[in-house]
Amino acid sequence: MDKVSSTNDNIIKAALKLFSEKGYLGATTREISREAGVSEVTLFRHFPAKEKLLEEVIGKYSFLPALKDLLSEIHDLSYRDALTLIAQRLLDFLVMRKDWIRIMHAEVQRSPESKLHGIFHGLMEEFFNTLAVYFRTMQEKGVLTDFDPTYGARAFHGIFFCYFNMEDVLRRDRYRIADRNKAISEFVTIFVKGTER
Amino acid sequence: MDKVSSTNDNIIKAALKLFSEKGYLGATTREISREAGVSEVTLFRHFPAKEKLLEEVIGKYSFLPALKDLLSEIHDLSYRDALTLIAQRLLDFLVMRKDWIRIMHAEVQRSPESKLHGIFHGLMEEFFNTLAVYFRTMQEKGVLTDFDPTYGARAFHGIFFCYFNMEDVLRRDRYRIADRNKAISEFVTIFVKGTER
Amino acid sequence: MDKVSSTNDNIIKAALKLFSEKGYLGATTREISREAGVSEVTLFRHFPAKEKLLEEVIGKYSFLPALKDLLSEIHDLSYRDALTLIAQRLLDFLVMRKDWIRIMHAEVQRSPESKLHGIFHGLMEEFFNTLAVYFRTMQEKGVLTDFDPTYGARAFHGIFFCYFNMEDVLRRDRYRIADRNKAISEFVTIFVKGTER
Amino acid sequence: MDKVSSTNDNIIKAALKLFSEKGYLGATTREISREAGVSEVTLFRHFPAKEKLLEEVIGKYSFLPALKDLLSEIHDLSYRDALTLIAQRLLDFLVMRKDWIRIMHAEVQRSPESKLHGIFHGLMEEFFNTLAVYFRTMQEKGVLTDFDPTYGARAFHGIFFCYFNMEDVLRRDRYRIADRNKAISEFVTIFVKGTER
DNA sequence: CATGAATGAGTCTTCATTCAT
DNA sequence: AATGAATGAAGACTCATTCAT
Repeated sequence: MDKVSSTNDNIIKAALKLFSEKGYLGATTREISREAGVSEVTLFRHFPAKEKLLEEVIGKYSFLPALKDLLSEIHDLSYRDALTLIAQRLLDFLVMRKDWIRIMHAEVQRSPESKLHGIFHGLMEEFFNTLAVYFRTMQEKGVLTDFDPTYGARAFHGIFFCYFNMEDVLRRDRYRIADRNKAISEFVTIFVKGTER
Repeated sequence: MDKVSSTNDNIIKAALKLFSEKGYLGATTREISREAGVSEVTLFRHFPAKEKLLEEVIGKYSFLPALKDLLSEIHDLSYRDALTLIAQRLLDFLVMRKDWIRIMHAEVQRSPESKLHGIFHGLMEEFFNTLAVYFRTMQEKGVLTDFDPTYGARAFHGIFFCYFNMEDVLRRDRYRIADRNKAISEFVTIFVKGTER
Repeated sequence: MDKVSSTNDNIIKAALKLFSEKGYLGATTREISREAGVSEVTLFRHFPAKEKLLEEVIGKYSFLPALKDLLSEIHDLSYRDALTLIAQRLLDFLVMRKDWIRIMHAEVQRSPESKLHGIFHGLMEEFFNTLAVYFRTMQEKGVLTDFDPTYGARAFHGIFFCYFNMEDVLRRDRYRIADRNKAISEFVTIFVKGTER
Repeated sequence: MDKVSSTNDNIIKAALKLFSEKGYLGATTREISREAGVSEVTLFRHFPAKEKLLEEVIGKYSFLPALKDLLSEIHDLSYRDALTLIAQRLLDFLVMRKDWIRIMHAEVQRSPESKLHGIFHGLMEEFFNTLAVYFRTMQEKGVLTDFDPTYGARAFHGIFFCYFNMEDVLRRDRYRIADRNKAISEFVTIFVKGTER
């Protein structure tokens, strides 16, 4: 990576971190530039305004590619194993993209008319649809009851997203893998039993 | 209500509204005072600093009382009806306290070391426990399987909280009662089937 | 004068001085506020932006009222005495409004699309017309040759304006009343002889 | 012309244009370098500071040589024809050096202690003297009355300079040759009649 | 108790200028 | 000689907060 794109990247990473820690308004361009190890002016040569930097940061990451891969992986698994894998990957993603997600949620609330809103809406919609397609397939195979697949997807997502969110917000450092497996197992058990024919 | 406490109240209400719309940093004391119909200085006579105003706003509302009442109401209902009622009340609360919730979530993220963190933690813990106690009772009655009641509570909460959150964030105005009953019914169906013996 | 309008006035006076000395861009809001003896923020509470302050400063002064008065004063004077009085008053005005004029000229050049352009254009047009009316009257009385009165007005103005401008720019402090009377006399002599029948 | 001096020239021309359009402070080195088609650093290699670039630009042009030539041309012309030619040449010069003149005037006002002041002073003084010499010669020939030749020169200059300035500032593009000849004729008529014996 | 006027500290942003290649 | 990248200093402007009435 050449110097330019490395500087660019450093700034985006610093912004990702600080936006997620302090919110868009709470993070100053001065802090961000220092965290990135460059001068404030350099930040502004790379991104013409703070707002554009936010857009860049948000545009940089998505979890849809990972999800597509996932669907091909679970074809041969049992329903329970499939859901377990999906849950694991979802939590992996949420943990990995923790900062990005925090920014997304905070800023979508703060300025509902912004571009972020559209991005966020699209992302969620696509996630729900993808999961719903899986549920419908399984219903057609006769494995599942005929609940509404979209609501199923939202319930599944809600359970894990709130779990992640709570752990992230409340325990922050004490996040442990053991807890996590227990949680996945408990949640999946309920969900499988609740949807299986 | 005398003039003093009415002014006080107006300020808190204005702050609640603006904090929830624009975040703590995004809402200026000037705006808040104007929304409350008083001068900026008056705001500062009532609350010595913006931070204190936030604390006051947050401390003002909780949903625990409503929950306690609820538990006595559902004794005689069937499991399904009980969950439906709980879900309805939870969503009612979330919608009614929408602003408060938004602030809580945003600010807990933004400043993890603040008092809000403790408040939020306690609130959630108590909510989960209360629900868990109900589940445990039902397990002891032999109605439910022996899932971990705390995780059950979290799953239940997660489903409805994320549903509310998504509706709130994405559709904002198009929030309709029909959708809501459909959602409650679908979610409860899955959850009941997933936890009943 | 109450405190508010005195502060307001101080700021305008300070701006007038500094804009005229250093130009619009050269004078900083910080300097202006210090010159006015107030904080920078106070300046911005009184004038929402530097640009508005400029407009206020420019809008504050004009020389048309003085000119109207003048025309009634010269009715009974000889042509030469009338021109001498007009020249004196014009120079008085130019000297008194020195700062204002400097700003006007500089800023009309710098941003031709601004409001100032219209103001300036109107002012000059009116000045020329008023003087032309006087010349036409005198032509009708048979006192003057039939030169184009508008061009006569512009010639008269040009002579004295450039004189003022040169003295102002080049000698600044050495401006003396003796020089001035000599100049007026010389210029008027040429102009009278050049236009009298 | 080699590459170096062409680059040098491009920069000076770009600076001339932008300084005259936006003033010294309003024109940024970035803009100037782009207008010149070189990088900003190149500009600074050629001129060690913005201030030096201004001096270079100003030093580049003068109208005295043209004036000297002129004086030899008018020997055989009538007084009226001579003044007409001088006026034409003066306006030609002013129009051609429009940018230069604008900068000169603006900057002499803005920073009275600078070198420009001296340059400007010298230039004007020499112009006035040259013209005054012509008037004195004509007085000695008995063609003109015995007005003070220096003031005559200033009156003549003032009339045409203000005419040019007003046209330049106010009509900018609508500058037409017909108007100009009318103006020259009117002004010269008055001036000739005003100074001829 | 309530307020209009005032402010120091800080915001984002732009400037002329230098460094490394 | 020429440049893309980088910067310290300074710009206009806004913030939460205090003073005098």
